[in-house]
Amino acid sequence: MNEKPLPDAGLLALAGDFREALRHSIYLVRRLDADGELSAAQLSTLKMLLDAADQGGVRVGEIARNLGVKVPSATEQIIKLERAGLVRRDADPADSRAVRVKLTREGHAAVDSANERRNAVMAGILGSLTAAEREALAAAIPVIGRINASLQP
Amino acid sequence: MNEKPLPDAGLLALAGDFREALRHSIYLVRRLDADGELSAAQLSTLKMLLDAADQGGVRVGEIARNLGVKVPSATEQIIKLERAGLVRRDADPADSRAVRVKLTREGHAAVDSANERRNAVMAGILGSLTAAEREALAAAIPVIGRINASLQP
DNA sequence: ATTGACTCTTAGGGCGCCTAACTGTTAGGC
DNA sequence: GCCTAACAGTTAGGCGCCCTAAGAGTCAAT
Repeated sequence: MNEKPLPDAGLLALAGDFREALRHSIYLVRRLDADGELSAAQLSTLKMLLDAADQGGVRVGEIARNLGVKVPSATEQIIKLERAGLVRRDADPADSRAVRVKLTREGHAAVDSANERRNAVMAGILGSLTAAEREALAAAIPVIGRINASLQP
Repeated sequence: MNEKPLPDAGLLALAGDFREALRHSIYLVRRLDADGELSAAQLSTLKMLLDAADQGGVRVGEIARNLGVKVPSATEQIIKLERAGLVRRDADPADSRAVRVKLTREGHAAVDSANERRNAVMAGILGSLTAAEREALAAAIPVIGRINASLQP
């Protein structure tokens, strides 16, 4: 009759429910990304660069780690974004192996507008929730954030 | 000073936070799917068939609608699963255009074991949450479910 | 019997991810 | 001052999942 050594039944059930919710959320995310403006991967990359915009550029390895992908995948996205004029790649003055990736003015504008549009769509969907439901969702978001943050390695 | 006509600032902020949480959750899902046993798409398909297991097979169009993909994409997954011996495709006795897809015994076992394994991993992650956090998460899951259900069209 | 709607499959293409192999740079040991 | 190991990023090749367009076969209503 132990309750801690193994994940107990309640925790497993919660895990299953949460997985199921995430699984279905894929379709929601796909719908949001279907506006054609920018792919999900590209928007994620730009968003990451925006968050680090005051640091004189982000290195490719850093971007990859942050996005949870391997370095070649990050390179691929960055090259596409560069061709689209949304980011710039500069040599790192202190280490010529490294590359510093920055948003261009156009990239900045693109991520802002894409985010606004997607947020508006999402807000429309959330608008049909009751106040109590919105509160429950708001309360859970930081928890999901903690879960996500806990598996950075 | 209106509060309802347009999505108000709070709703937009919630939308942005929720989108951000979902965006990061992609990496979590990827981690869970990295056990190599079954891809996310295949497990989703099997899970859907499991949920409808007592209905004498599910039609391809139904599967596609349920998974939020187009019919040819569903066909592709089903063919792969059939080759792996996890599902069977039978002609529909009432309509020879249609196909009835069913889990095989092996498919049933595969979805069970894949789900158990992923749930255990997820439970391990959730185990580091406090009781209050788990409650907040549990309270939000049905809300997320409602959101997902609301865009079935 | 024909036509139009339907169910599914085939064909072909795009995107994002991966591993392996390569180029170039840095830094440590001697 | 070299040489080597470690490192940063790119290139090459391949895979999985998705899409649209076009085809084959079937059903149903005229």
